[in-house]
Amino acid sequence: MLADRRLLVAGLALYDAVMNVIYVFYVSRPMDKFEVKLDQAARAAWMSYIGGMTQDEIASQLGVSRPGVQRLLALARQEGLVKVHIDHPISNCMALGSTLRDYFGLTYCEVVPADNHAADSAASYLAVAAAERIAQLIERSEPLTLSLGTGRSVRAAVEALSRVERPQHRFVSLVGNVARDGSANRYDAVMVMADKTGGERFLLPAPVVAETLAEKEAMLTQRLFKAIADVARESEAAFIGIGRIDRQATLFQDHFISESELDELLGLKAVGELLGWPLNRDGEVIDCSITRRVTSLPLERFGKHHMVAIAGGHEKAPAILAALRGGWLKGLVTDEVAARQIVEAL
Amino acid sequence: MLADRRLLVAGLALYDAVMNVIYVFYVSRPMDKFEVKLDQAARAAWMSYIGGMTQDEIASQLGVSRPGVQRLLALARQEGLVKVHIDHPISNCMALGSTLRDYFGLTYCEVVPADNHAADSAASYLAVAAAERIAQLIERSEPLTLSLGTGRSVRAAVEALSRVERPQHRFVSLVGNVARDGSANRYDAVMVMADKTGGERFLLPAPVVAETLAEKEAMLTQRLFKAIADVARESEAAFIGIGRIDRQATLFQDHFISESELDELLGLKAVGELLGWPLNRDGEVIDCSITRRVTSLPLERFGKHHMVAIAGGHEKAPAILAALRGGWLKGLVTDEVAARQIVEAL
DNA sequence: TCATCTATCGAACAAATGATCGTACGTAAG
DNA sequence: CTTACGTACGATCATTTGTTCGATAGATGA
Repeated sequence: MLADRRLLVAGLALYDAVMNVIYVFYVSRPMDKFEVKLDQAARAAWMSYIGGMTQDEIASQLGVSRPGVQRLLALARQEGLVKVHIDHPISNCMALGSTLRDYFGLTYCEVVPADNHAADSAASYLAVAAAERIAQLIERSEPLTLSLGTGRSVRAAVEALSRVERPQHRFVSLVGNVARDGSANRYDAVMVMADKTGGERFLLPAPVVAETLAEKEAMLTQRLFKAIADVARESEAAFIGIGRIDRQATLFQDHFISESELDELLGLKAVGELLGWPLNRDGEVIDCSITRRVTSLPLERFGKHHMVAIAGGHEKAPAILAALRGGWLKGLVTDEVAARQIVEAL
Repeated sequence: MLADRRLLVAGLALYDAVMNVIYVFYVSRPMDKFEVKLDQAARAAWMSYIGGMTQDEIASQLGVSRPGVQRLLALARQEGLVKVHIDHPISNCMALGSTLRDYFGLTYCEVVPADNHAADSAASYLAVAAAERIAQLIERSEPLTLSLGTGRSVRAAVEALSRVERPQHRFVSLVGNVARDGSANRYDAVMVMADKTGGERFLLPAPVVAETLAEKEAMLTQRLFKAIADVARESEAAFIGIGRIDRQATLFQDHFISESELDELLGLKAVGELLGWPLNRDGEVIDCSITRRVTSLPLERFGKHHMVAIAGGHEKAPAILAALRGGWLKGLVTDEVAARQIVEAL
């Protein structure tokens, strides 16, 4: 034990002069070569990352060339000697976001931190985050055509936007804003948006789900309807909500579909809805009597568009997952709760 | 004179209260802006350090300019959001550390690598290492009482800590923070600590060394002083510096003792100082006219505490050795230079 | 309400980092 | 002993990062 220590101290004394005789070490104990390197690497990493020294300083300190330090640092990283941790709640969100982005091939995915205590504040985060994204688009002065879906999230996002004078932009709704009873939704997201920017507004004068097939046909052939659909087709990006399919579904609560229709969808294993198109858990549009009467633009149309969904919350997770699986989305703004649930389900 | 001091103490208490109010005010509302910034900073840091993105990519992602990202990253580092850990036992330091630990029966001893040329960067290593240790303690949510000494090392360690909301903790200074001339040290380590955590602060309203024995007696019997001393006694751990006794001694440089007093200590073979208590080379507290006027809590009191010293550097080695020999310490964070010198002196 | 002041932002520049390539040295086979 | 191969090193260049300075917008106070 004591001899051991003596040896160690002697070794330490030697260490400073070691640079030029390293190979002596490794001739006598070849296995130590890599060890010594790793040791050096750790030292270099320490100086660089914690000490904040430049590679030149480290080089002169360690007695190697600057590229040598470069290689040591690369080695240290490659060997996983350097552990970086971001000490902030956002860190989790970022990790979740990039997982989702990579897995589903999204252009971007933003995950906002969810407050477990106050569910409403989480919704507000979502809105602000989405609003920022939208703001980036409408900020520019060249004319822009933007599509908007329905739903509380989209509404909230649009409301979180600040006023900017952009009369050259056009905003078009992808979903009919007429309820069964014929009443129009005065405060559609498109309305708010156009009010805030002074841009043009295009509303789909139709119910989400027509009463009959014939009614739908009549809608689709209307000149006005076609004109608006054309505008929608020109839009560069679309911000839409994702709906659940259950008793609390917006589609049902707002009387766009009847109770029996809801039951029919549930029977067909619908878990979510995009612009009124019901999706099964794999994200495929369910073909049924209801689907055939949906007046929204077909999802396939949006392949080339930048379709961004805004949705969050525990209960929405299955619906979001379905939409992702279907590959309909290019972007997603969600919250930590939903993101975590989705990642765990993968 | 005495009245003067009273006034001062009262003033200090008031000052403290005011600072607390200001702090709370600052935290509750206008901090929102700062919070958002930190969020952004954390995002940027994540993308940069974990995501491996370039600053240009991050800039376009976050919608700010590249220099903006630069500032965010700087903020993240400054606020301690970015924790870098080198996951490799650097053999030298490990060896030195375990030697010291075994020899002096310490609970732990951490030796950070130091470079002989740039002494200031060594101080930074020390700070980070010590900060990690402190962080482990304050991390927990049960109320904690922590003592802090003075000195640059302790200050730096506390500053290297990241912000954590821990209003339930209490921080108390073991050394008076009033200089001879009556001026109070506004940025005591305890202050910084409390600012970072939102915890309670307890400052010893006294000079380290009283002018006269009578003055010391007056201090010790003050209600406020006794109250704070009681809190200190309840603390579970103490992080303190180790002072040298020579022309460069902090105690002398900061006018806590006069030149003649310094000479007296040198004549009595003092080599170091712990909380103001001078030690000879065997670590025994030197009994002299000065010692009798020291207002800090007696070292014997800390027998059961977890007393950890933070000190490094060539010149501090004799003082550290003395403190170790005296058996006052349970833990030590030092640097390679000092550790090697101590090991060689054994 | 206006003037001034300060904090913030982005353009441009300087420094540092990461990557590529040619060279030289050591090793092993012919 | 020579030659061919592989490895590691360091000069050089492109890219990325950090800093400085002037401009701008919002805040503050008269």
